[in-house]
Amino acid sequence: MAKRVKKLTHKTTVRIKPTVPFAFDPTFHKPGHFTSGDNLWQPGTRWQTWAWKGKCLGLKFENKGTVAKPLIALSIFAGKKLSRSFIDSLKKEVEYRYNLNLDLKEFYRRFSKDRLVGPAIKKLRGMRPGHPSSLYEYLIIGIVLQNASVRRSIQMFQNLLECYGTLVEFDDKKLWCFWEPGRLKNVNEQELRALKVGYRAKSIKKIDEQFINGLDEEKLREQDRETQMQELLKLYGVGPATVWYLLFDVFHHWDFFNHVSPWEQKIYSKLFFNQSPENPVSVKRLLKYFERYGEYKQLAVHYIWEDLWWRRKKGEKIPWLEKEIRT
DNA sequence: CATCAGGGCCCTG
DNA sequence: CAGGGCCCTGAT
Repeated sequence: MAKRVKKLTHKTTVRIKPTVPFAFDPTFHKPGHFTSGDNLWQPGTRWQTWAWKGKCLGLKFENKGTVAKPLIALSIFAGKKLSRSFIDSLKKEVEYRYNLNLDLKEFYRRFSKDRLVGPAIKKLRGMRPGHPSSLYEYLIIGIVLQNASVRRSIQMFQNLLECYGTLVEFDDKKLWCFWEPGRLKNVNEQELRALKVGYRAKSIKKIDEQFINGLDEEKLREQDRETQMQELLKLYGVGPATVWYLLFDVFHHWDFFNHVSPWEQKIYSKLFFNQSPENPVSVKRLLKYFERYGEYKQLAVHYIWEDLWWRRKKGEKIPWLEKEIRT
C-alpha cells in the first residue's frame, strides 16, 4: 500500500540520566520480542516511532554514557515545533515505559548468587524491563499474538500498521507510527478481516471502542494490580495470557506470575530443569519454582529469558532453541 | 491435494 | 469446568 511519508523535521534533544547501573542495549533491544516496522536498533542507538497526545513522533535514543555513569541523548523528531510542557511530559513517559528510574539494587543483592539468575545479572547488569507501547498499542499486539505463529503475528501487525498507521521519516529512517485509539471507529469488521487478522477483528474493534468510551491508561496505572487485572479481563478478546503480558510490560508488576504459554513452557523447561522441550515440565511446577524469586519473580525470569536470546543473537549455537522457533 | 497445529479466548452444555 | 470453534498460514 503506497502511503505518503510524513517528514518529521523539527528536532529537539533532551538528556536523560537513568539510575545506576544502566545497560543501554539490553534495555532498548529485546531480541526475544518480535520486531516490526515501528523501530530499529543497532548497538548504542534505538529509533522508535511514538504516537503521543495526537502527534506522530520519531524518537532516537543514543547511548552517551556507561553502565556506571549512564546518559541517554533522546532526540525527538516532530512535524511541528513542540512546546516545553509537551517535551517534559513525553520525557516522563519515556522514563516510565523503559523503567529508567528503576532501582535494581535489592534484586541484585538477593539474586546475584543464584545459579541461574546470577550469570544473567552479570551479563545484563543494568538492563531494565519495559516496553515502548502504550496500553492501547500493547492490546493490539496482544491480540495478534493470540493463537498464531510468530510469522503470522508479524504479518497481521504489519498489515494493521500499514493500513491505519502513518509512515514517518526522521533521521534518514522511514518507520511506521501507530495510529491513535479511536481510529477504528468507522472501520468495520470486514475491513479488518481483509488484513488477515481473522476472528481477531472483533476483538480489535471492541478494544478500540473501549478507548472511545473512556478507558484511560493513566487512571488504570494508579489502581492496584487486582483492579487492573479485573478491568483488563473485561475487554473482549483479553484473557489470562494477554493480561499476564500487560501486567508486566505495561503496568510493571514484577511479582506477578500466573501464566505460561505453551512455547514458553518448553523453553523454561529446558532452562530451569534441563528437560527436553518434547517432554516439558508442567506449568504448575514451573510456577512453583519461580516462587523462590519472590517479589522479583517476573524480573528474574525476564533476565534469564533475555540472556538466552542475547546469547543466540551473539552467535552462540543453541540447537534445541532453534527447533522451538517457528518463523 | 488434505489435514493440522499454532505465543488464546469466547461460548456452550 | 471441559471442549469445540474460530481465521489464516506454513509444515507435513
